[in-house]
Amino acid sequence: MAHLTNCIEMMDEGIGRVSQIIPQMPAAEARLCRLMLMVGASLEGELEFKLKPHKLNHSEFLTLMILYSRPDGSSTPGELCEYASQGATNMTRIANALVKRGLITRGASEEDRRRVLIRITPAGRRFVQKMLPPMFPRVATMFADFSDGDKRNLSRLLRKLAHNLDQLSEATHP
Amino acid sequence: MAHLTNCIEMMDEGIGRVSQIIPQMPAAEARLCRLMLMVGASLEGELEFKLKPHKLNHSEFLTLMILYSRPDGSSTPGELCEYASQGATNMTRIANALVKRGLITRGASEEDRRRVLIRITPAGRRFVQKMLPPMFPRVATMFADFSDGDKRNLSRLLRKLAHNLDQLSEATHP
DNA sequence: AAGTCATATTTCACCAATGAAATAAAAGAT
DNA sequence: ATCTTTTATTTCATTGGTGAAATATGACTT
Repeated sequence: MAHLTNCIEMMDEGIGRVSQIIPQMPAAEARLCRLMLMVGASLEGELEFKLKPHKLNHSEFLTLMILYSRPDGSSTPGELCEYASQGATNMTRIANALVKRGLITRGASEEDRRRVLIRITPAGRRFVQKMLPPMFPRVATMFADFSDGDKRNLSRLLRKLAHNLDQLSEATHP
Repeated sequence: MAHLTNCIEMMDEGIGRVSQIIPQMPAAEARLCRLMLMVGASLEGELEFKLKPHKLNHSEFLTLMILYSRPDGSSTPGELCEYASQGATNMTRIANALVKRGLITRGASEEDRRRVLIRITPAGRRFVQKMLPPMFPRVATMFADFSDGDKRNLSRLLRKLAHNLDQLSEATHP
C-alpha cells in the first residue's frame, strides 16, 4: 500500500485516541496540521527527487527561479535571502555554487557599491528552459483529478492559513 | 509586513512571468505546489519552535506521540520507522534519546525475541500531557477564521493530493 | 541440523544546513 | 572627519539526518 496514505490513516486513529484522553485538544485542527506537514514533506521529497539529476538542491533551484522570473533577470543577495527564506551565509554559498556552474554572475552594483548584483546568464536561462518542462507532467498529475473549484479552494485556504501563520509568528517570534 | 505573505506575492508574480515565457507550464498547479511547500515549511518551523523548549526535535516528538496514541502504549522500531518516515539507523538514535530521558523503555518482545518492544513510560505520558495543551491555542488560532466547511474542504483536498502523490512515487521510485 | 530470512543495533563516514561572530567595504549621518 | 549603519563575505562550530556495511540474535523452512 501507499506510504503517505498509510501514515495518514495511522495519524487519524492516533489523534482520535489522543483526543479521547485529552478532550480539550482541537482535534480537527491538529489533524489539518499533521496533514499539511505530511503532504508538505512528501512534496518536498518529490521536488528534491526531480532536482537531483540536475545537481541542484531546493534553495539553489528556488534562487535560480527567482532570478529567471525577474523582468531584468537580476537581484541582490539580501533580496534573495528574503524571498528564498535563507540566511545570508547560506545565500553566499548558493551564489558561489551557481556562479561556479556559470548559471549566474556576481558583480558590484553601480549605484551602491556595497551591494552585489546577481544576474542570471544566458546559460542559466537555457538551463532553466531545459529542466523545467520535464517536470510539468508530474505537477499536472498531482492535481489531475482536481476540479477548477478544488484548485481555487485549495489556493484560497492555503493563503488563508499562510496569513494566519504570519500573524502568529509576528506576535511571538517578532 | 509579514514574511510568508510577502514570499507568496513574489511567487505569484514570478510564476505569472514565467508562464508567459513558457506557456505550456501548468501555472495554477505550479502555484499550488509552491504554496504547499511554503506553508508546509512555515508550519514545520512553527512546530520546531514549539518543541525546542522541550529539547525535542520533530522525529522524536512524532515517535513519542505515536506511542502515546497507541492503546497499549507500545510499538516496535520497525513499525515506528514506517510511520515516522525514518530510517532504522535514525530510529535507533531517537529511541536512545528518549530512553535516556526516561520517556520510553526498550525490552525484548515475548512472542518474537528478535523484536524490540518500545513502550512509553508513565513519565513519558505525563510529559506529553504537560507539553501538549500549551500548543492548543496556537493550533486553534491558525484555523480560527476557517469555517467548518473550510476545514472539511482543506482536509479533503489534502487527502486527495496525498493520494495522488502516493500514486506518483509508487509509479516512479517504487 | 543447516541454511535462509527478519529484526535491530552499532559503527563509520559523510553531507547538508544552520547560524553566530568576526571582518571588510562602502554609504550615510552628524 | 569620524561614527554609525548597511551589505556581503568568511570562518568556525555544530547539528541533523543519511546510508552502507558489519554484527548479533532469533525465527522459519526443508
